[in-house]
Amino acid sequence: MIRVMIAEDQHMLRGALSSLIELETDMEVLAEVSDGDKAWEVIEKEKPDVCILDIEIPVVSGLELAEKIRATEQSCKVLMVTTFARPGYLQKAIDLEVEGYLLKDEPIDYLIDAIRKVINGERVISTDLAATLFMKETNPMTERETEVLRLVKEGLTTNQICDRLFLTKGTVRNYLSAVIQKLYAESRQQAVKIASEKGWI
Amino acid sequence: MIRVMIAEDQHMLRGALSSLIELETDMEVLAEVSDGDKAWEVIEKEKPDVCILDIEIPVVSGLELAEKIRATEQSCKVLMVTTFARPGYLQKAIDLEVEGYLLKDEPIDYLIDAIRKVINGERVISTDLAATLFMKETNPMTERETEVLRLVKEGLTTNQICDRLFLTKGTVRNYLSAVIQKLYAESRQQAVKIASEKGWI
DNA sequence: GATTATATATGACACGTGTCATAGGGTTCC
DNA sequence: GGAACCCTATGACACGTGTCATATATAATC
Repeated sequence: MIRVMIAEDQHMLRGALSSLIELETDMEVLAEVSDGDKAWEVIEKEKPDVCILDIEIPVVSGLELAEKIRATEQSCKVLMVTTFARPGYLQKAIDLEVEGYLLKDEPIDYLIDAIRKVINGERVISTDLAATLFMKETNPMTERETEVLRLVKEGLTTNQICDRLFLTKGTVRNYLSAVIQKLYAESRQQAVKIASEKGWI
Repeated sequence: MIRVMIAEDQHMLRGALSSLIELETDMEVLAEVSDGDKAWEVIEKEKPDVCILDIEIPVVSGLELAEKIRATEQSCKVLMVTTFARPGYLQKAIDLEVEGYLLKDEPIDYLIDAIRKVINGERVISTDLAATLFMKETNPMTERETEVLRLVKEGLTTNQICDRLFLTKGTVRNYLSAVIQKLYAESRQQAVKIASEKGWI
């Protein structure tokens, strides 16, 4: 019997997945939770064989949870599930060496199948995503530029950034000017968006 | 037998809902589609009793589809389903007099139940949403201000807006200044966000 | 008829933003 | 010793943005 835990914040999907997995004769759903904190409790107490983790769950995200699972050497296999094909998420998941990474745009049969595969020690990834791994671009920004853009993402203004990094106003603006050009953006906001999607900040 | 159509672009959820509805003895799923165009074809040909429409589906949105259904006096009941509790969406759905409006954050049982209720001529709305209807705020912007903000949302700059509306630069900026204050925003972008969520633009 | 709200406009001020030219330090590597 | 990068900085220019004071005309309302 494969013991599964589901961490997904959208109630309707969570319930539906749970019901359908229960219908499989070789699987059972140990618990279904709506946030990362509760998920962690279940993982520690119940030691599920497979965790299905949505990336965008409250309190502790699926990626942070996967990191924690790896750090504490839990035996459970991790299957990430998400709506968006963000290269950033995918990259982090791969760095964490999770067993599977699926899009919610796949049929459920694919998920059920994936559960059995990861139990067998196989790796699973949505076909759409496999392609993006080959087309992976490298971050054209320097370290400092990346750092500055990260602060813009946090909502800081030019002045707040130069206070934080002990730089002058002009330097910060120069960095951002360079970033905007390197990313073919038209404004800092757009640059943040582009870099986020690529997983660079 | 209640004949149901499901229009939902997220494959996993669509399939799951479909399977679970099929398990009910008094319901059958006529078709499950991923966009508004296909949904319309099914509605015209198959005349389902109930349409479950996600608001955010490609090509033709769930709201546009509901409008079309009303305009052509199709007999089918409409159940809107969405992720977000945007008052704007809700307001439009109510204006269209749809039979039900549920959040994906509800359990599936609630959805199944809702299908039976709308068939019986009842109205269904998520409890969370019913509350927001009472707290509905009125748009503090004048017509002209709303119009200008709508153009900002489309991505136009001040200059493009004054060309479009045959106004001077100063006037447009005055309007936006007023809008920003009325909505307690800190920039035009934030004003767009606030007004969108309230359903004013 | 006076008041109030709206649509429109102008001019001015302060700031934020993006770009450019330029320049002095520091690594790293051929 | 250069060449090629990176980090840092300055000063200047052009534009965009938000605010304010002020003004006129029109329409609605009391």
